[in-house]
Amino acid sequence: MQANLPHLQSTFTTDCVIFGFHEGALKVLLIERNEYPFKGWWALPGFFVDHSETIDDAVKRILYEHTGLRGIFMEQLYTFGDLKRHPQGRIITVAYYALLRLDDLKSQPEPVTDYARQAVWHPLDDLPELAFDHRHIIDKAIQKIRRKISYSPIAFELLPEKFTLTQLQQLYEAIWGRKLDKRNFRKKMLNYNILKELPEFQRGVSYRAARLYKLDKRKYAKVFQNELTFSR
Amino acid sequence: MQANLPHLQSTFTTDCVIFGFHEGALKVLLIERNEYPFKGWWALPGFFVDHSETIDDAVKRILYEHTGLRGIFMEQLYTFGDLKRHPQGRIITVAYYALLRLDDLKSQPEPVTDYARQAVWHPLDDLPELAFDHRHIIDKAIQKIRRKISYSPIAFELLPEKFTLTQLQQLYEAIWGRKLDKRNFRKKMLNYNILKELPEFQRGVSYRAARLYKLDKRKYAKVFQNELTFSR
DNA sequence: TCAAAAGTGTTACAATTACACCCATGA
DNA sequence: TCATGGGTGTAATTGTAACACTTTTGA
Repeated sequence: MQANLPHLQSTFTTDCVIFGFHEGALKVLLIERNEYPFKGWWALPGFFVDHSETIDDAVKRILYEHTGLRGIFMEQLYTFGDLKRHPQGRIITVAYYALLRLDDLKSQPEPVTDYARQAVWHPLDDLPELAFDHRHIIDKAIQKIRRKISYSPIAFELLPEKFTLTQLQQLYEAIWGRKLDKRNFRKKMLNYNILKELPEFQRGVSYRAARLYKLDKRKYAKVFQNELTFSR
Repeated sequence: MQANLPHLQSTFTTDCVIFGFHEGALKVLLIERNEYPFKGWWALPGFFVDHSETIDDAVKRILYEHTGLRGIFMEQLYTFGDLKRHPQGRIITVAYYALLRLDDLKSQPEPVTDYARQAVWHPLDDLPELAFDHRHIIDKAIQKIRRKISYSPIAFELLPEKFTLTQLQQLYEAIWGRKLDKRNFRKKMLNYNILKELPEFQRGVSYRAARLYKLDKRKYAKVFQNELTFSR
């Protein structure tokens, strides 16, 4: 079973749940492992943390290797240290989650690592069986963003710079897993005064084009301090 | 400087912010270190995590060693891995926080470890200078419970089994750092219907004795599911 | 002209805030 | 009898929830 083991540079790793949002659905970026253990299985992008880098830096590196992007929003999630989570012994993993604007990607992500055969976006509601305790990590990440989206404007990290109110609403609906009332949603969201109405509209749709908005960074900063509450 | 180093059983440790509540003020349990590095400094209780125990178990062990108690509420907080946080090289620490009923303690905690000379409760608003990045860890723990106390009934972990509404209110005030309106607080808290009014009153006070309440465990469980919101 | 989604207001109800006095107790 | 904290209600405001139709556009 265990040919070609990753050399144990350290006894802890980091794994990252990379969320994307496309066509009304939340996606997670998974890799197909090219190394034992769990060779051929789907897993979260992750790797051993080097002695000379911080955990944050390791995650940034992993994000770059899989998406080609820097400056992605990321945050630590939880540290998993069950004795049996890794077949090669007790390896602790510091899990992160990241939020990615899918439209920033020029193309399908091509991992530049040799431990991943391919990297593919999977819809959250249809995930394959995953290596290690990665399914559990993803569940924890969803819980986290479900809560966080109601008091902090992380939603905008998943949307293109210019977006419609419907896109924003669909994102909340996808994260919370239930429908919201259109009128109430718009009323409340616009009341926060953190959106800037643009003199632009959607293009290329075969129905009435929706107005585009973008985040007003100045007001956004204030809201981040005072914390906005968007629940129910 | 570095005589008598702790042997590096592993490259990661756990540290625990133990909160207590007494006479209207939040306290943190600190130890005076008896080992290098930072010998003689105040620090959070913590130690290296053994290869054969989970992180949770390590924290439980540390809690027991310092308080003599088991079954204390605890939860993972954050994992700190800065390259320079530990003078002996990059040692990652998985920080936890714990909430303790101070009245459960028979006496002053006496650490049964040899790396701590003494363990003393310090009021949160008057902490000494701390070893490592422990001040930073405590700040993060406070942020965490500030948020968490508004959607989950963790407050009761800090109070005796039977408590007065004023004690409960003072706890919220201590954690949030601001005064609350007595009538509004009581109205809201009693409306949740998670408290059981006891036919008992305070004793030994030189003013009108306040009624005692305790948590109604059955309703508590429901509230934990639906998540209560107590903000502002 | 049709299909599809955009956009828009009102009313009922619930929650939150602000606010001040009398009561019971032990010293 | 005094000092101390316990205990209580109402009104104004704000926020939330439920609900349906007209408009615009491209095909």
